Amino acid sequence: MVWARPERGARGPAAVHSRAELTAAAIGLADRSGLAAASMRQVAKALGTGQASLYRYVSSRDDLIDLMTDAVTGEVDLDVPLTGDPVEDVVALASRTKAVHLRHPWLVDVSPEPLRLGPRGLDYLEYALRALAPVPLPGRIKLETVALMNALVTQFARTELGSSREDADRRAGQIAYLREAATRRTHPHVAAAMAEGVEAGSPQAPQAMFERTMRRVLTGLIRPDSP
Amino acid sequence: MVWARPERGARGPAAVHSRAELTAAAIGLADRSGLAAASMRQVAKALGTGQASLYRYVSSRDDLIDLMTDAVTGEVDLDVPLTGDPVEDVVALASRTKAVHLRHPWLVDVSPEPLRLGPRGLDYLEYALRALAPVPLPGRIKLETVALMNALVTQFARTELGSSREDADRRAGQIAYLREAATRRTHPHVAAAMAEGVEAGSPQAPQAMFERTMRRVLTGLIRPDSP
DNA sequence: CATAACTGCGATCGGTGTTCGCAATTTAGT
DNA sequence: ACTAAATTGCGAACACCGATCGCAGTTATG
Repeated sequence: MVWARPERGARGPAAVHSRAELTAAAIGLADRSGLAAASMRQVAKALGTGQASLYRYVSSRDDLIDLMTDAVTGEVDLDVPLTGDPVEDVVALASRTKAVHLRHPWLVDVSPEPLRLGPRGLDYLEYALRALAPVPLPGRIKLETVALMNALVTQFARTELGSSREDADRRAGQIAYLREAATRRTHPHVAAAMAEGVEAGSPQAPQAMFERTMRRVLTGLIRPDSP
Repeated sequence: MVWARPERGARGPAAVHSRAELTAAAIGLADRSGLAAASMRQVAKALGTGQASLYRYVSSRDDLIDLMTDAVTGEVDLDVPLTGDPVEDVVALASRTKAVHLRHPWLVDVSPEPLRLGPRGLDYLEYALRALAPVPLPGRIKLETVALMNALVTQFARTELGSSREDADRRAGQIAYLREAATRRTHPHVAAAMAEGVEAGSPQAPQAMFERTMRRVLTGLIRPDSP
C-alpha cells in the first residue's frame, strides 16, 4: 500500500523528485494521451530521469495509478455545504465527480477495485457519508450506496466521453450491424429502440439526463423499507 | 468489427482451427488465470499453433475479447418466460447475468465500451427490451437503463469476487489505513460505518442484497414522471 | 492448368513492467 | 571524526506483450 510506506527514507542522498512530481507528470500524460501513455518509460522521460529511478518513489505502476487517482479525487470540491437533503447533496457530489471524470478521461479506465482510497479518497468518502447521515440505513449499506453511485458516475462519464471520442467509424460499423438485425425482422424491440433513439436524437443536455437518473436511483435506494 | 467479416475465405486451404475454438481456448485460460492470461501467445500455445496464425482468425486481441464476451453472454438463459412485471423480469435477468460474471471473473475486467454486441449480445438486448416493453418510456432511455443495470451487475460481481479473491493481505493493509483514520478522530462517519459494517458483519446472503438493491434502483428508474 | 486467394508460421519490431547490481551520496551511531 | 548503514540514480537486462512481414505450401476458381 502506497499510503503506508513513507515517501523518503532518512539516510540517503536527497531525492531529486517526489511522488507528487511523478503523479503530476503521469496525470499530464494520461490527460493528453490516455492511461496507457502514462507508462513508466514515458513518465521517466517526462521527468528527465531513468525509468528504473521511478521505483525509488513507487513500488509498482499500480501504485502510481493509485496516486494519480487519489490526486484527481482531490479535485472534487468538498467545501460545498450540505443542504440536509441526502438526495440533493449526493446528486450534487456525483455531478462534481462526473466533471472530474470528464476532465480526466483516463479515470474510466482505472479498474475500480474496492478499497484503494488514499487520503483524498478518504475525505471524499467522509463527505459522502456525511451527506447520507440523515438516512436511517446501516453503514454497510451506505458504503455500498456510495460505491454504487460512483459506478454510475463512471458509467455516465463513459457514455459522454464515448460519444465525443473519435470512434465514428467503429460506431458506424456497429450501427450497421444493428440495422441489419433490425431489417431481418428479428429483434423487433431493438429495432424499435434504435429507430426511436437515433431518429429522435437526444438534443437534451446529458447533464439533465444524468441528474434525473441519479436522483431516481438514489430516491429508490434510500427510501425506507416497506414490509 | 469481427461480426461483419466472414470467418473463412473460400479460396485457400482449410483452416485448422476456428473462431469458436480460439474463443473456447481463450475463455478457458481467462477463467483459470485471469484475462491477462488469455494472451495471443498463450492462446496459440493452448491450441498448439503459432501465435501469428491467430491473426488469420481474428484481426486483433480486442476482437478475440469481443468473441469471448459474446460467447459467455450466450450462457445467460434467455428462454425464461417473462412474467409481465418489468421489475421482476429485469431483476431476474440481472441475477442470471451476475451468475455468469461469477463463473467468468475476467468479465469484470473487459472494459465495457458501449456498442460492442455480437449476435448473443443482440439477443440479450432484445430480451431485456422485451422485459421493459410494458414501461412507457422512450427507447433511448430504455437502452440506457439496460446499460445501467449491466454496470450495476458488474459492480456487484466485483464486490462478491473481491471478497473471495486472495486479496487478504492487500485488504488488511487498506483496513489498517482506514482504522488509522478512524482513531485519529477525523473522518468520524467513515469510522462509524466501518465499525458498524465490519463488526456486525454481513452473514446475509449477497444475493438477497443484490436483488433488493436492483429492485429498488429499477423501481426508481422506471416510475412515471411526477410533474 | 495457371492464377488468385488463402493458410500456417518463424522471425522480428517496438513496446511494456520489473529486477539487479553498482557507484555515489548522505545520515546515524559511535 | 569516522565507520557503517541506508538510500539514491540509473544502465542493462529479462520476460513478457501485441502486431507485422514475408515466404512456402495449399486450395478453389476461371
